[in-house]
Amino acid sequence: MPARRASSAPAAAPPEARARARVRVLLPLPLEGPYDYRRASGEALAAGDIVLVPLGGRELAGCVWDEADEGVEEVAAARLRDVRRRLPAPPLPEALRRFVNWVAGYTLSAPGAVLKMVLSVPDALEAERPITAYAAAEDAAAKGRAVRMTAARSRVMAALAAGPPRAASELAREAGVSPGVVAGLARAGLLQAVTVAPPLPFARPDWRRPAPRFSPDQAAAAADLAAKARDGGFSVTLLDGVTGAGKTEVYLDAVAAALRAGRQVLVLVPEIALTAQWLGRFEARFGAVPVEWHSDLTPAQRRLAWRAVAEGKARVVVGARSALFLPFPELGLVVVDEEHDASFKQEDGVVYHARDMAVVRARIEGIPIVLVTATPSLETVTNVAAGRYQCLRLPERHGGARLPDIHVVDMRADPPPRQHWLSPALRAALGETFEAGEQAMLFLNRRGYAPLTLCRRCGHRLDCPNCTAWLVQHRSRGRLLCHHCGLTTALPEACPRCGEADSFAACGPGVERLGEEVSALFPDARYGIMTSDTLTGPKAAAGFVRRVERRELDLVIGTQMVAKGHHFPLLTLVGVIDADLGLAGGDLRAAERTYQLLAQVSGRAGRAQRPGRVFVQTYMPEHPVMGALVSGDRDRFLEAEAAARRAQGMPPFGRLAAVIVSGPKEGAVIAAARALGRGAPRAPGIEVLGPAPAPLARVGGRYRWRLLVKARKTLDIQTPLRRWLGPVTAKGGVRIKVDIDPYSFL
DNA sequence: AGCGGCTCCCTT
DNA sequence: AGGGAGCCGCTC
Repeated sequence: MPARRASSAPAAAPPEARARARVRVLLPLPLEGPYDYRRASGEALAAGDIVLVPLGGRELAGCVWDEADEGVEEVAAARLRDVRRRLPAPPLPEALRRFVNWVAGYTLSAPGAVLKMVLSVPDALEAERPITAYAAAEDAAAKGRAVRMTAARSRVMAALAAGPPRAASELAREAGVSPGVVAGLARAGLLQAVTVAPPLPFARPDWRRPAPRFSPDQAAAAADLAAKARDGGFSVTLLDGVTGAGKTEVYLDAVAAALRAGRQVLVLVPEIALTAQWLGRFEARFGAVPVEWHSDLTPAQRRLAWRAVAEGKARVVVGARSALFLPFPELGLVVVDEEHDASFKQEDGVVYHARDMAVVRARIEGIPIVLVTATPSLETVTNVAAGRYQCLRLPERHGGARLPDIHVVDMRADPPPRQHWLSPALRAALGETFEAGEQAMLFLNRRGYAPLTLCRRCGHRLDCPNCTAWLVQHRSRGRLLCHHCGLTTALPEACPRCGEADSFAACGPGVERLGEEVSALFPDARYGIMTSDTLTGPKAAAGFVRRVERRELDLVIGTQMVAKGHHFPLLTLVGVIDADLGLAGGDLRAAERTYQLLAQVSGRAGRAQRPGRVFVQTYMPEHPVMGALVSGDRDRFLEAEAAARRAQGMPPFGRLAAVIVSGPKEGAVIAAARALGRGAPRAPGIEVLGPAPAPLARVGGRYRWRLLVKARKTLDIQTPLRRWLGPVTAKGGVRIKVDIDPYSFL
């Protein structure tokens, strides 16, 4: 961090007077720390209070922060400005303030940047605007005789007589009249405007409702988790159950116990796993839906949800990673579903891993947390082995369903024809499945039609002008897309290099092209494509899932979107088109992630009565990932992974931090990266690799270089990083980003 | 994050 | 000299 500016001489007032007049306010900005303000006379302010303060020429909301430790220099009293007023929002609890400080310290970000994630809905900090509702005027009966009472007007008055005051629009809807009728009645004096608090649209989940019938394993796990939720206190428990074991129902029992104890509950899920199916299961258990928190909320929904959490009216929140920063006053349980999922890692802004930070929040709050998955991360498995986390196992599928049979298809021995991607074995299996009236799923982690387009004449590859990446053909949109910067262009008429017209060849398959191949082979099969391109938002995804459930589709073709959480009873065949896709590139977690993804996709097959089959197409059938999939021996695979990582001192047996230098001018980026390299910490147990150009050497017009810091597990990596990077001021548009515990190495 | 002040470079 | 567009640094 840059050295603190020397401040002027300490104020002459006695310390206790100063302490009373001065409040520290953390602002939702990437500043070094809280700013000091003068407390308006007469206003009592306590840590956690949300206040409106002036900053430069504007006003913004911040949070009264806790007193600093001794020895922090204070800004001169003469420079202080007055707190404008306390905002009518519940104060941020102490545990949340400590959490903000902790996350900032761990991720090397400014505390204000973390606070910004907490105060993500500035609108919610002001008092709720009361809404105007209408009641019947006291003298309505008398006035009614003086005006013309039409049938429509009578219906409105009748509707009003039957209930409390309501908003004009609601009243009109109920009475089946146009809003103009209500307005007319108000003008005529038959209605009386009253202001009421807007109704809260969140019902309370009812924990008294009975739990479903559990298998003995489920019952034991549910009892253990429920006891933890009831008794409180910090604990971390891995709920490790095979796909289809009924893990959700088990942890919902812990949710019930927390609700019964009068506490709030947070369930974190990967963004794309927040499905209508999950909400349906929750509603079936508790008779009400939980409060949702994700990127798709409207500003009004967001405001309502934030406020309901802060006031303790939202009892259960299910949300994506950013829900971790909601201001629960009575949090009693955290669940992280699909804990292994890489999408819990936030990559821009404050870089954090929501699963890890959720454990930290639980520790600070002193409450239990449950990590749920069929394919635990090596980090979590290692914590279980070390006794830091407890573990509950559900080794069998629920309701007598069997795990699917997994066949590895050696693509060297049994290849498809040129320009085709379905092996004869998988083709045959698809035919049998359709014949039997069952459903199938093909998994290919590639959006679009073809990942590469090249000129047949000169070999020129169409690439992104802003990024080190090929442009991907999307035929559904008739465009070329860059998956890194979002650029879209039309396919050019002629090759930009040699000028040859119509010379482009699509290389390799994407999900769209796979659909084309299936159509040619099985013209009667009805298929749908499930990717982030085709299903924008939860509503579209829910509609698609419903079509599968209603047997309007025989085949689902999709990217990793299909891997998560869906339960399709008639789905009996899963085909993995290119199992090797994620293994290239030498990423630290390539094998682990590929195993998790393939095991999850495989888990979609045969979840009900009919047994499932999985065909995994690979050019590396001898790879340990394929071996583990076929044998089902996940734990041996993880042990081998652990041994390799331990030998290299890699996570979770060592610490990593990535430093990414980027900017629009290549020379400035290289110079900055080299300067960082020269100043890199040199100490026992710590090693700095690089600088080197990033594998994705340019994104969105910015050049990128990387350094990687590797430290012993026992070492605090933040302190040397702060000492190293703190004094560095990048200029010329160069930015330096620190990524603690990196998951992406691009 | 937003805002003002600064430089730089193009215009006249 | 005048003046607009990007860049830097400050805000208690």
